[in-house]
Parts: sequence; structure tokens; C-alpha cells
Amino acid sequence: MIEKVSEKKIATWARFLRVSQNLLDEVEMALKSADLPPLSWYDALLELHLASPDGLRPFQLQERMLLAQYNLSRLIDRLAKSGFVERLPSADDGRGQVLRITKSGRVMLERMWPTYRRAIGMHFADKLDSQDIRDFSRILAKLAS
Amino acid sequence: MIEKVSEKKIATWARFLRVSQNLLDEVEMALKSADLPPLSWYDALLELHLASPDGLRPFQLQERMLLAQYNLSRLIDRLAKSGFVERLPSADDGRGQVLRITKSGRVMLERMWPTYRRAIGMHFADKLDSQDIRDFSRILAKLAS
DNA sequence: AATATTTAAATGCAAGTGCATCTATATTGT
DNA sequence: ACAATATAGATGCACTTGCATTTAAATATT
Repeated sequence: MIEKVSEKKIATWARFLRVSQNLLDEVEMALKSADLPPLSWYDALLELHLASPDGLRPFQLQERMLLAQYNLSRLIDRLAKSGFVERLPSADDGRGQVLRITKSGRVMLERMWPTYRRAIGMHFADKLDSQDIRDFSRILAKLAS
Repeated sequence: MIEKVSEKKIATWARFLRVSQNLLDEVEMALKSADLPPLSWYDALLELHLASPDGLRPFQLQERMLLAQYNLSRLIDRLAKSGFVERLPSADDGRGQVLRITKSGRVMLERMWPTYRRAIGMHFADKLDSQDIRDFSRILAKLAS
């Protein structure tokens, strides 16, 4: 019996791996098909939007995004080069900077959202009823703790 | 009301993204800490093990792994270079090959499993009871369809 | 105050991924 | 049988990611 439960859990894990990879791929493909930047750009811009008008230090953004330090550093490079983010020297820490989303960053955020939202709907939201969402939410909370 | 449900779904989606990325990171880190190859190697070797003794064509492995063709091609390169997989010419298709796990591939599979299993347990299985697993399984099935 | 340690962020280099294309064989249509 | 098309797999090039290290400023230690 113990064996059996364990096997069921492992099968669920395997299914989870496949489904989550597939969902991610679908979303990235949807963005790419619409000539939009990848999901990580959306995530970063959204966090910076939510942190307006103060902005965020890179290390704060890093925590929120679960990204390695060097990966964030380069993501910021690209966002800044595209003009979606501005880097200001930090007033209270000479090592650091403060990141702020720009006007055109906001425009991109809004431009990405309809495509992103449609992908979430098609591949996720529309497939689940509200009971599923309640259950899923509970499960994710357990997994996050 | 409709608005509210939608927001709930989007919040659940966001949580799902974070949790799944985090789980993946934890598993990869566990493997790396034990000086073991990445999860994709395990997945490929497991599929080839399950397909023993006949082996698999690369395109079949590709379907099972949801991997881009060129990525699989290079993954096979690495696995072959490490001696975990052998490439045999395909009898019935001159373009193709047949992949088979080697003895040392099986050894690696078994060497990876305890670490992988422990990570699954710690970050996934041990956090969910059997009702959770039933619910999760149902939800994943819906998402996969 | 001077020195050692820690933290924020960037970067050189190696490895992995995405994209487009290429080669070779197989299949289809005529 | 022959030409056109499709499929299996590899590969050159650009871009991204991982790892280790570096630079500079902040904090802790004595």
C-alpha cells in the first residue's frame, strides 16, 4: 500500500513536469508568434510596474523573479537597451542602482498582455472550473511552503 | 463576479508559474550538488530504458520528451559522448538511427534516482496527502487535454 | 581608524538553446 | 522511372545561461 501511494505520487510528479513544460512552451510560442518579447520580460516589467513609482533594486527584483543574479543582470541589460527600463544610481547605496519602468516599458507591458492573457485562457483558465481552481490553489500553497 | 473568477484564475496561474519554476530549480540543484547530470539526461535515459531492448528513434524520443529537434540532437550527442547511449544505424530507414541505452547508461540512471527521488519527496510528494494527489492528478489531466 | 568580511552588480568564458538551413533518404504524384 | 515534396537528423551562427571571478562599496571586527 505504501508502495502504491508513492508510485501514484511519482506518476503525478511526472505528469506535472510534462504539463508545466508544455504550458510554458505554449505561452512562449504565443508571444513569439505575435512578435513579442519572452515571458521573462513581462514578469520583470510587471514587477517594476507594481513597484512604481519608487522602482526596485536589482536584488529585489531578483528575489521576486527567482532568477540567478547574473541572469537578472543581463535581463536588465536587454530591457534597458530596449528602453523599457531605466537604471538610476541608488541614493543610499553607492554599489547599487534603482530600476524603474519607463513609459515605453508600460506600453510594451500593455501590448503583451492581450496575447499573454489569451494564452493563459486557452491553455489554463478555460480548462479549469472554479472548484479546480480552489483545489489547485490549495495544492500550490502547500507546495510553496 | 465574472471579473473576480478571472482574477482568481490569473492569480493561480501566477502562483503555478512560480511554484513550478521553483520545483524545477530545486531538483536541478539537488542533482548538481550530487555531481550528477541534469534532469533532461535522466528523462532521456529513462525513456530509452523503458524502450529496451528495441531502443527508440530520435524522433520518437523527441515526442516523448517535448524537446525541439535540434535540442534533442545535441542532447543525444552529449549522452553518446558520455557513453550512456549508443547510436545504431536504422535497419528500415537509411536516414535514421536507433538509440539504445548502454550498460553504463543504466548505471547512471540508477545512480541518479536516489537523489532525484529524494528531491521529489522533499519538495513535492511529502507536502501532499492522497486527496491532494487525486485532485492534482485530475487537474493535470484536464490541463493536458 | 585600519583591516577583513560581506554584499551589489557586472563580466569573461564555456556550455546550452533557438533559428535557419543543409544533407541525405524516403515518399508521393505523374 | 522521374521529378517534386516530405521527413530524419545534423550543424553554423547568434543569443542566452551557468559558473567563476572581479570591482566597488558597505558592514563588521579588532
